[in-house]
Amino acid sequence: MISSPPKPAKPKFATRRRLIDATARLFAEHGYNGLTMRSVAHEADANLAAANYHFGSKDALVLEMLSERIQPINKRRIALLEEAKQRNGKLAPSAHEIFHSLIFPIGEEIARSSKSRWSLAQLVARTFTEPVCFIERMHQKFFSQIAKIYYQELSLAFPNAPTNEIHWHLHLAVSSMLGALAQHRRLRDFTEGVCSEEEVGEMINRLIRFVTNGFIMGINSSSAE
Amino acid sequence: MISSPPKPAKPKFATRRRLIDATARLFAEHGYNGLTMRSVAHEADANLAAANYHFGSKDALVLEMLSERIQPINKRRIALLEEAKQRNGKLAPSAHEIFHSLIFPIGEEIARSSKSRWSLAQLVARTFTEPVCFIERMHQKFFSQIAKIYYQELSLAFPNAPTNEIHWHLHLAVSSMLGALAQHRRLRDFTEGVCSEEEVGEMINRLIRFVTNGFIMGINSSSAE
DNA sequence: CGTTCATTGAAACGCTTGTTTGAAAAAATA
DNA sequence: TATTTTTTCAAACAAGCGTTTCAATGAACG
Repeated sequence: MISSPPKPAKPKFATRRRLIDATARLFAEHGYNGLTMRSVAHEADANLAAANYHFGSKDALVLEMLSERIQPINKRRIALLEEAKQRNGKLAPSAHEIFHSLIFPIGEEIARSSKSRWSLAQLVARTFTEPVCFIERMHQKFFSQIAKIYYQELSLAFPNAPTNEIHWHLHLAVSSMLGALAQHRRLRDFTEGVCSEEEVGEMINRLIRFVTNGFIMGINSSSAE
Repeated sequence: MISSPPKPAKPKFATRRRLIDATARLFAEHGYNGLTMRSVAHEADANLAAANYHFGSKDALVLEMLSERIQPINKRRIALLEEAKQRNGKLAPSAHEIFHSLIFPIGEEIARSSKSRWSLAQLVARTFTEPVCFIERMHQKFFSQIAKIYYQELSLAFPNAPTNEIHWHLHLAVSSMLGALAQHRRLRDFTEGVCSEEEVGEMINRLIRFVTNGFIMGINSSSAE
């Protein structure tokens, strides 16, 4: 034997990390109920008991994964929003700048995660559509604060618009964003091959413009009455 | 004993019907994987074996339910579209009329199903986000034809717009519609009670205007270049 | 080297899942 | 009423689930 030959598939990353990454992929593809501890263990090249050893339970594993994926996006959102505010001096950011700060960070993360590119888009969208109740709780924890911030920012940008109209249109804009993220993988089929889903930036930019237009036109026609 | 007293909870409808309705409610609330044959049987006041007897399998039961719920909506869509075309004579229907015919029938069905009002909205949206592959197949069967028709209609309404732009914006509009349907039950929480989800018509009308505005503005700015 | 601690591994634990069975009941048909 | 067909029912089936157990293994340290 020559000096302990390297094991054929020696894991480069810690088991914990591989488990989280495997969980992210499988959750995005199959949802919470479709994700099994056995499939996670297999995908991560780990033992079945490893996930319970490192995280305690399936719920805790998924929560840890979601927290790790979502928190950076939210931080980036706030950063971009602050950037826009400082760039404009005392002027409130425009609707386009506001929705850019909301949606663009998702595109950045999608582009960063080179492996199975659109997995993250599905993952983000799935956190909103999963029927499992503990995910709803986590979801509220992560997003209710963000929602409040964006409502306030839009109120400053449209000082003449009625309160409930801003709420309604922000709700529609966020829903559209999530729907588009969830449906994006169907773009090619839906358009019979005319449009392809390869370019992350193009899709994100189109989405930003779409919800910005829907928001502005809706708000303007409501405050014109 | 006095002339056979009526059984306390004597089923008024056939078991088959009760099973389908129970399936619809539970599928909307818990998704495909969260729906169990036992929960269906319990909700429908039927025996566990009844569903397999009447439908053969869980998959067949869910497919039957989806077909029954979705087909009427699609027929109504085509009817409304034809109505708009005849009303306009030789002129192509406007974007608003087109998206009205696409979205309004959902509102009609939601209003019709008085019990658990928003269940149908969730159900429609869930057929698009469920990760189970056989649902995707059914989905394609039901919607690819409709998608083609709407693409053609929008091409007539915007003859100067590039092909791929119409595809892109129709995709965004449909995605927004689905996202809004899926997220609607969160409206109250999301807006901290400012907006409530009681009025079906208001939500549907807002949604139609939102996607119409997003579509028109996006198409116009793309063909202006 | 010997000891301690963290991690892995294979097997098993209850439990729930979709589905099947065969007899009982009900309904339909003659 | 007698016979056939359809429908219900309780019980069981194998398979898959999350989780636990405990011995084997690895790494870290004195």
